[in-house]
Amino acid sequence: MSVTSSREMVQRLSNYRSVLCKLKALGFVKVFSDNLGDALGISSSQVRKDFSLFDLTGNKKGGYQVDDLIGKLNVILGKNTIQKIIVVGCGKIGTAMMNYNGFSRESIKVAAGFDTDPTVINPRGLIPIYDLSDLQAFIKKEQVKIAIITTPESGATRVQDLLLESGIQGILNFTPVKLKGSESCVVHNVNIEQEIENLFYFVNEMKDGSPKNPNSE
Amino acid sequence: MSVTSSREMVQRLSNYRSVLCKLKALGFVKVFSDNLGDALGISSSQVRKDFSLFDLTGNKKGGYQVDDLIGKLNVILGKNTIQKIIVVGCGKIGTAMMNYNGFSRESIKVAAGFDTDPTVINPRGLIPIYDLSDLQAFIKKEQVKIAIITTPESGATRVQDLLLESGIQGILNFTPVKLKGSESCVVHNVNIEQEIENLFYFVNEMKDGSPKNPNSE
DNA sequence: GTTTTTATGTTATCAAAATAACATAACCAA
DNA sequence: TTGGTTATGTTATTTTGATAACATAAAAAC
Repeated sequence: MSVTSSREMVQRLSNYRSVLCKLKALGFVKVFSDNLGDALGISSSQVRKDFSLFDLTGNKKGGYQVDDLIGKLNVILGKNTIQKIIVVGCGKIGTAMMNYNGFSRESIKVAAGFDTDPTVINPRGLIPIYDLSDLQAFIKKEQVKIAIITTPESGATRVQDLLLESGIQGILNFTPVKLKGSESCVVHNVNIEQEIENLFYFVNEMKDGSPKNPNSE
Repeated sequence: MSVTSSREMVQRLSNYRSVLCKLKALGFVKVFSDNLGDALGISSSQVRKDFSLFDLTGNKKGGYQVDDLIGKLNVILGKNTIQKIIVVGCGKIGTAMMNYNGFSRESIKVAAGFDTDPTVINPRGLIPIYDLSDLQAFIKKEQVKIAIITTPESGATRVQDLLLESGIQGILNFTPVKLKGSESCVVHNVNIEQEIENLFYFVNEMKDGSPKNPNSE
């Protein structure tokens, strides 16, 4: 069961699930590794290999049962329980995260926001916003495991320290500071400036004549 | 000159530049591949290999000149000119992107926003917001190359079609729809729900006893 | 009931990316 | 000037991940 899985692998699992849900909505009952490979732009071997690693079995001729796959993927990805998160830093991006519509459908719930600015603090809001000094107590009381950091750059490392002390196990970091993960905490850095920079590089490279296309994720 | 460079490679180039700028601020004049490797959590061989591919040369003993490296990386990454972008979809996340402070420092400028909702359209704003019907004319007139998509899920593919028709060459997509790149247009998908899902997977995996840590980007 | 077809599950092969190893040139010390 | 040291730049090795190949079992056809 305990599979050593890379980031890319888990992303593929998410993608499989996403495609399967769409197929289910279309009335599909079974699906073949060929179909899924085409949908994700990968080989059917890869699909079968991924599935076999996670004991997602099919039928020697009839392919895979859509419903069955979705169910098993839900368990693997933890989608059968509400995934509670907090947002630290309630500026523009932080607020957008707190009110992001896409979360509810994926059973992700923002339990609270945190900030240092007294004017944005509002413990009685639909999603309460507390002072940063309440962060650690909240995490421990509510047993929060995942946090989004959307503070200004200057606050990022301090907030990470606070989060690690309180036992947070996963961080999604939207600040341009590259935070390092550890044994006890996984970190995903989303650096928006860098994404743009990266795109400009490839655009300029195209212009130079060598339209070498990178994988789009 | 025409190097076939992967996404990861360009990200490393960005990271080198970022660290080098910080070192420069600290007064560093020269730097060794060892230092940079440590800072990015990679081997020094990797650093030297990356540099050699882009003709970033050092001195057989004295390491690399910080100023020189930054200058050359700026050219490679196109940071010596203003990088003009547009934002399509001016909801919460889109608005946050338009007003994102981090862009100016990286010489990225949001030229305009676009939306279908008449109540948010404001062609006289500091950053003008136009109706979606003006999108294609604007791109052609202003020769915009890069766009950020922050529409609701339902609008994503339609907007992509519009963008491709007008000759956009790079897209940063924040909708949960996985957009596909092409020969003429590079796409980077940032799927927030999926990032959270991914983190929960690793957190749950840790709990199961195998704290296999993935690379944090 | 036998044969043929087809898609899985696994093994083998291939490709790419990262690390390690090393030969070389610059610097320093005596 | 000579010998030792050190960090680069390139080549070799290793590791990792993806694809391809194939043997197997189930369904369909006859």
